Amino acid sequence: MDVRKGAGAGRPRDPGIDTAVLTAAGRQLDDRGFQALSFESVARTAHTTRAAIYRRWPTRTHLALAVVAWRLDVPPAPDTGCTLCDLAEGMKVFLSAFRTLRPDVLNAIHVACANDEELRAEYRRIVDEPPRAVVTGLLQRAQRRGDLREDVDIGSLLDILNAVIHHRAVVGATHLSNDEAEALIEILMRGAASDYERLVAHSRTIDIQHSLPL
Amino acid sequence: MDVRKGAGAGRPRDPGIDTAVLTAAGRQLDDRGFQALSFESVARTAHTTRAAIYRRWPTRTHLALAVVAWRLDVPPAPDTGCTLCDLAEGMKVFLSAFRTLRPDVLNAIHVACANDEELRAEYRRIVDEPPRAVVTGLLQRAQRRGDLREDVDIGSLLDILNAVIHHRAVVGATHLSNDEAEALIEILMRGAASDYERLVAHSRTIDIQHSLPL
Amino acid sequence: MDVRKGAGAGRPRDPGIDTAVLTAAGRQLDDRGFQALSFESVARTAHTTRAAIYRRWPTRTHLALAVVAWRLDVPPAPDTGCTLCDLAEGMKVFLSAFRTLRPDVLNAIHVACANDEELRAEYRRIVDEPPRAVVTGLLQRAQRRGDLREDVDIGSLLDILNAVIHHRAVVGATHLSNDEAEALIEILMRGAASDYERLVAHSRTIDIQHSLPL
Amino acid sequence: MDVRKGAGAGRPRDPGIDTAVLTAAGRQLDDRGFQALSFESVARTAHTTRAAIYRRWPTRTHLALAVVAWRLDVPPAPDTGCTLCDLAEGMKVFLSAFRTLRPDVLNAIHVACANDEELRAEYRRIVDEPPRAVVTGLLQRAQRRGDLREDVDIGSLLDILNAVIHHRAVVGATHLSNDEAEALIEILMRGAASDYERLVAHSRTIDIQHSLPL
DNA sequence: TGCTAAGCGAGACGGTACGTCCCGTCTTAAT
DNA sequence: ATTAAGACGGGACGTACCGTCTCGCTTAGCA
Repeated sequence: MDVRKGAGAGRPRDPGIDTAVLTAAGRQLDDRGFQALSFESVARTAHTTRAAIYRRWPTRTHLALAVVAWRLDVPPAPDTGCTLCDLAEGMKVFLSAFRTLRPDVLNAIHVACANDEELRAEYRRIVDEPPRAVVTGLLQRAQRRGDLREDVDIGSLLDILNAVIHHRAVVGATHLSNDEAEALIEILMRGAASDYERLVAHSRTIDIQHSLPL
Repeated sequence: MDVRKGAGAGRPRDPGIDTAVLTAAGRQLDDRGFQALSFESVARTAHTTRAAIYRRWPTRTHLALAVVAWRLDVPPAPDTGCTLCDLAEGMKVFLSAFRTLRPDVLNAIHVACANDEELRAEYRRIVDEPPRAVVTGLLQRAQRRGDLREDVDIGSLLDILNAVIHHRAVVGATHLSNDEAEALIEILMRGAASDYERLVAHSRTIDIQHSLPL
Repeated sequence: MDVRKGAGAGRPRDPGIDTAVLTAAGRQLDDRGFQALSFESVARTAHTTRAAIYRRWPTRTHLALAVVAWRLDVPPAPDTGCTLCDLAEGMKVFLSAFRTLRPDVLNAIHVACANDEELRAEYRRIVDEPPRAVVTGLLQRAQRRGDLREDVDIGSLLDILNAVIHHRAVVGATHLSNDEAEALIEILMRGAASDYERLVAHSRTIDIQHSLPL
Repeated sequence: MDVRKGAGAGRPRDPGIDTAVLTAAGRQLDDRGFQALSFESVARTAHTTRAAIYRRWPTRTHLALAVVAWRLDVPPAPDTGCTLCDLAEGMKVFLSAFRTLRPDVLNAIHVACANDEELRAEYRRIVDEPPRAVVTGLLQRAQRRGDLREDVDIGSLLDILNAVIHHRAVVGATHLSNDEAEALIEILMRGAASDYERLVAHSRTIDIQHSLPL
């Protein structure tokens, strides 16, 4: 994102400006959304100048993505030995990652990426991939354990999970609640599990021991 | 959308302006997306003035929604007697409705509705509800026929369908293909059908007779 | 001013509108000056429509002049037998006429008349002539009495009086005070009287009897 | 007028814009008067933008005053040794200064200053003071020479001169002619000179030598 | 130590669009 | 024919940002 060339000669960039700008931009995204994010006002509240920001990020979309990248921090995949529990826990990864940002902001950034393939890839790398990777590993493990049918396409399942979370956030203007996440998992697992009832039973025993709240 | 008060008195609005503006705005949405939609340029290309547009739609979001409402035309629900075929056909309703618009445009409009409850409701009324109503009827019929399990929550199923279509359009920058739609239906029906295999078998016999292409 | 054609046929004009408009326009001239006088706001505060005003006065300059004509009411010339007293009293005619209006308003109206000979004549007829006529008679009488030199051009004197009043009002943003008016009369009469000292002496005797406050 | 703050930092203003704008504004004042002076059209004909003009002059009144200041150039006071000749020559200063501008424009500017004390002071500084200073010196010299009576208030005389010039320009929609100026001087000097006839006689001898045309 | 290349703040530049206000004209239905 | 109501095309307002530029000053690393 940060467009730094052959550093070495010349005065080095003031790193304080980087953080000041990202902080100010983040605040502004939180307060008034992406459409209200302007170089002008960010420069003003970060006590710097537009030029200093342009030197680092060429468009406000790049800047906003930098803010997202700066904030998101996806924890590693859980492994409780219980497929349903793992899934529920994995969903938390998605949800908590998204909950650090206003739902509409992510969406707006994405829209802004619409006409720039490179930017869209950046978005996927930063926003989509990390939580997806976590759940992918989790489902593959489940399939190896025999909890998922052999012919289930994990990619499709992930698409659905991802989609529902995004859509709910955006259309409902609120993130998916834990109950809704559970309902979603049930629907999908009924179709994808080799023996759904067994999974539920197993999940109960684990629940008692670990009491994993979604 | 169109903010008409105590009609009757005063010079009536020129309906030619309505269509000229909607046409121009539509063109601009198609060509350069929502973010490039400006009252200024719409007025210019529709050969009218900003004021005449403001009189009808107070913000460009309202205008864009009016364009969407003007374009979308959802056909009635099919009833072939075959649940899978009906579903596939119903998906077409969703898909064709969305395919008349750039995927990112819908999303951008939605983002713009984020901070306005009334506008968001309008969006739902125009964009979400019509195709949703079609598929709702369709799934209820299937449930009455005994093709869907009694305990399946139709609302949840619809949420998923809706979400996947929207998300794919937006994140993938492309609308859901027919194959993907079929894969999605399979996953969901495996979990929701009382006897999925029977549905598939029945679908085959119908397919031969009616050759319903998705 | 009022542009009434061949009245007789059709619905008659509502005279209430005339007064309502003149009142509203007058208020607006008093409060915010000529430049802020708009058909729009006058129509609004007079609870009528622009068209009804246009029917009566074609431009806001005509309207403003109508307000002035409606207000100004010049009293007849005094005749005390004392030239200086008469003059002082005559000045009151000028001053009181102007004091019913904001100084800048008259000036602004005049500017607005600059490019319209007919309108300028109207202005002269309404604003300049009445007080001028009063003082003209007064000076002619003085000249007949032998108080003014035979070779004094009364027109020039009037020009000067008129000018000083106008200019002071406009440049000083305040109307001429009575003391200043007296000083002005002194300067002019010193040059124009056949025997200034005698006039002053005469004025003193009259003053005692009539105590004419300026 | 020109609102330049802590000069030194930042990109310096393009002085070409200053002159282009003043030229364009001057042209517009000459052609269509003050009321037709708009930032929009000035920007257009000066091939620049409204913002660049706003940066220099906050209102069109300031702009118009800047045009006046840019144009007026008052020559120093004459000293011929003949009071009447000096006065006549001094009047030329007033007159030529005002003749570079449409009479109604000055007036309109003044009206626009009506509600702004600071602006009105600016107007006085630019328009009134310079010629006034010239004639003040001239009359003081005459008084020292004994040509003017000791008890004559020079300020009052100046007020009158100033007023008549302004008023005639504005009300008559034309500047004072030379003959009228002479008549005015005569009236005032008759009242103010210690010996008017002597001044006239002296003036004749000078006239022959220098032939000062008014 | 002094050169040079960049960073930096300040702020002007030509632009585009905003949302508002008023203009003077018109169309309609009601009086 | 006038009225209230209100739409019409048009023009200008003053503001906000855009992305670029020109300055003079600061801050390094390299010679």
